[in-house]
Amino acid sequence: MNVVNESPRRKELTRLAAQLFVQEGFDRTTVRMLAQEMGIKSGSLFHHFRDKQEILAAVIEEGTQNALTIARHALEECGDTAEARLHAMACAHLETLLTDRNAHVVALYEWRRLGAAARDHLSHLRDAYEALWEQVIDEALDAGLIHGDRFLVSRFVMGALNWTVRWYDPEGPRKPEDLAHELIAMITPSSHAGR
Amino acid sequence: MNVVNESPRRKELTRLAAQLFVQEGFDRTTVRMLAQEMGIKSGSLFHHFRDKQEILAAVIEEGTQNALTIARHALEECGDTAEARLHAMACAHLETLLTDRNAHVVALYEWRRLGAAARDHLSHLRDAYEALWEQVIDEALDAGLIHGDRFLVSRFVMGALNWTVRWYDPEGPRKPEDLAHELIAMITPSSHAGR
DNA sequence: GGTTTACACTAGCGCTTGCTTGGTTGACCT
DNA sequence: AGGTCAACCAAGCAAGCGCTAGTGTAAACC
Repeated sequence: MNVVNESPRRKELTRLAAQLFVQEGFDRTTVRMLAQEMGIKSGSLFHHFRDKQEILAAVIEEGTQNALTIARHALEECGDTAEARLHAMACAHLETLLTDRNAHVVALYEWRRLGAAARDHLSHLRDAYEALWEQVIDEALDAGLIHGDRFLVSRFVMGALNWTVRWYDPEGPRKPEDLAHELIAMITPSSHAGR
Repeated sequence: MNVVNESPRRKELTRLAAQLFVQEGFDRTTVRMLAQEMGIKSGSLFHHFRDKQEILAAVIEEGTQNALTIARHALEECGDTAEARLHAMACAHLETLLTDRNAHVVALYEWRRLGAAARDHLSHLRDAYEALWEQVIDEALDAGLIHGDRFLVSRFVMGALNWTVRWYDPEGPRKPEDLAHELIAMITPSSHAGR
């Protein structure tokens, strides 16, 4: 048995699984459906993953890991004004929500189906990501760019951003940067820049 | 068979089902679990509901109906300034999210499990509710209270509010009105009222 | 006093589920 | 040439699933 490797094959299978989990939901996705989508038989699945739950964990880990990478990179690239960093963070969030959409939708909707062990491990990853957000928001508060309670502001912002997966249409006229810009315009009293 | 009545018994069963659906998720909740929670045997369940999906539909309908009622009531009671109406709407939203928490969590997480017919019927209900929001936000835009794109602003606000079900602790120090107030302070450039 | 109605029960059918078992294949290494 | 190993398959098990059929019973109604 294979189980904890990082073979390219496993990565590809994880990607396919994410798509099915979004389409059908984790519970309704059977191992036979997963196997068929991957072009193998259901028994062969358990060569790559210990059990069905491990596939879910792999999907979510992949997505969260990417989000962390992208966000860290964005924060290094951007300037060091509070506004630039806030914008970079929002952009990065929307960008990863878009390109890794399947994985993130799964993370948002199927989190509760994780086993206790996997949930434990992954919530550390998620906490690391959210810490980036709170840091950037702290900076914006200190700079007087926004006002309010740091806890509440960060929750509200993350809520607004994560909710986008329910309505955002990548084919539509709005780009992720537009959304980020508009959101920041909405919460910063100084800037009245419309569109 | 009973099926489409509105007996008080059925209402109570719906409430219990909502709780289980939140705890376990719709798919993992078996008819036997539902029956046990209700103090009957699984077969008897189908005297009250045509099938399992109808239970889900009943849960969501109940929650959405309540949200509509509360929101309409709140809009009648409050004053007619744009700010008062915005605040009333946000309060009503959080209040129903709190008191009918189970039903709304189910609506948010298990919507996709609805059959096509039920989804059709319920999306009309939901649209009616969202129309209230867009109307109030339009008024706030016209009054110059907030700025930005009406579509985006309403999505962002609903996202921030709905996200509260993931972190809000009713036992904590913050009351729903506090949240509503802080959210509105965050998006209205004029008011710098802290807490 | 007989019929209806609402609600519950027992028993189980037919099917699907996640997962296991035991074995085959072909590429690669020595 | 012999051995290793990841990758896959066919077959199937035990458990659990949603749901149905047929029956019992106590209260409500005519």
